[in-house]
Amino acid sequence: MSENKHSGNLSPEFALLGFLVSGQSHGYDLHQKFTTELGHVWHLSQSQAYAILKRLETRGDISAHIVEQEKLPARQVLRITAQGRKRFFAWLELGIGTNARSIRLEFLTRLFFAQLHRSESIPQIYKSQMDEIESSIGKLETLIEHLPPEQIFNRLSLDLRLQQLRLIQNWMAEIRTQFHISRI
Amino acid sequence: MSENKHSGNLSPEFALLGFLVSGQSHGYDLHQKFTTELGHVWHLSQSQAYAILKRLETRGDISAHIVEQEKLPARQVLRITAQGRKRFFAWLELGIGTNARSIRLEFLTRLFFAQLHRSESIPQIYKSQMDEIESSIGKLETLIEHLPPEQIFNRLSLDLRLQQLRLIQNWMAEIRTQFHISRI
DNA sequence: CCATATATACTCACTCGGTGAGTATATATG
DNA sequence: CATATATACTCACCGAGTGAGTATATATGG
Repeated sequence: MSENKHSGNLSPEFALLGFLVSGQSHGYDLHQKFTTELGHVWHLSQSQAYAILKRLETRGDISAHIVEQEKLPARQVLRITAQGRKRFFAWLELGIGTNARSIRLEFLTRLFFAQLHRSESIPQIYKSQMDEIESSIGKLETLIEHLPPEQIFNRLSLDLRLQQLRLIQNWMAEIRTQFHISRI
Repeated sequence: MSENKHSGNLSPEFALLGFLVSGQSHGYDLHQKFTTELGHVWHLSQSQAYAILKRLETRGDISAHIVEQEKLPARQVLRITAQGRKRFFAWLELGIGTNARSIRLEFLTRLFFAQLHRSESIPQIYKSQMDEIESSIGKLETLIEHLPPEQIFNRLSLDLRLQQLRLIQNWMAEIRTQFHISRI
């Protein structure tokens, strides 16, 4: 009905996990990587990055061990666990957002990591996202149809969301050609 | 740079305040009104509504007093204070979001309450929103221009945002004709 | 006529999102 | 020699959001 829902698939979390798939790292470095590679896709403050990493650790998706350094402050070196790896690849192929914003954010992030770690599954990821968008469009259309005509503001909101989804469809079609994704 | 920022102008708060401008009410009723009138613009759970109202009270934007009822549980009847009224009308004319989502949400909400409480200021509200969008488009365009070409994912994200802003421009032009808003 | 659903009215405990400032040290720059 | 910048992380705080619980009254259906 709305967008303010928690999806449970917030992906700055998975993005951090995704960087750790490439090998061990630490908070500062992960935040740097994130910002340069995806800084215009998501925003992630440093303290928020550390907060997410702490959560991932308590959940058992990553493990930490302290490495003392001669001169600079000690690092907490982080490694992804088997469980974390499993969760990450599950998200990569299943995690789908429903609204305009999360499609842009999550889809791009998934595409980024798919290219890095599993380029063979790009067509699959692309297709399931596209299917999801089409089904959302369908749902919105019927919702709008059945909306009482006096609800002008609700209607305006839904209208714009519908138009945004169609825009995203075209934007994704563009991506298909850019990434040479074959139809499946 | 990103959208995840706190704007400080979160408007479910101001929407609740806006309903109280019409006269005193209580949590349950406000949530009902909100849901039927703006339920497809924003989503607001009942508990969240109460949480916001509590905050508004501690801030001094509304005042509460308990009214016992014969049979049903007691109500906390809420009234907007002079300060709250001031804050609300300031938001109505100044509160402007910068990204696609907040434009849709906040602009529609402002339009809704402007129609209810201050229809004469609609052209002003419309114009400042439109100006804001145009300036955002300008900023995005230069950002994209100066983005190093290897940053494909950042570029894709910014491209989509730009297209979304242009879409919103058209959607707003539609609204102008629907609401007979004169150019100023 | 009794069970169940729905409406009224609100509370609580919890997790997550997000910021801003602070701490401490090392190296580079003018 | 002072200052800025990079490294590396912590902390306190507030706001967003949910889900379930509490308590009572009326309407509805078999």
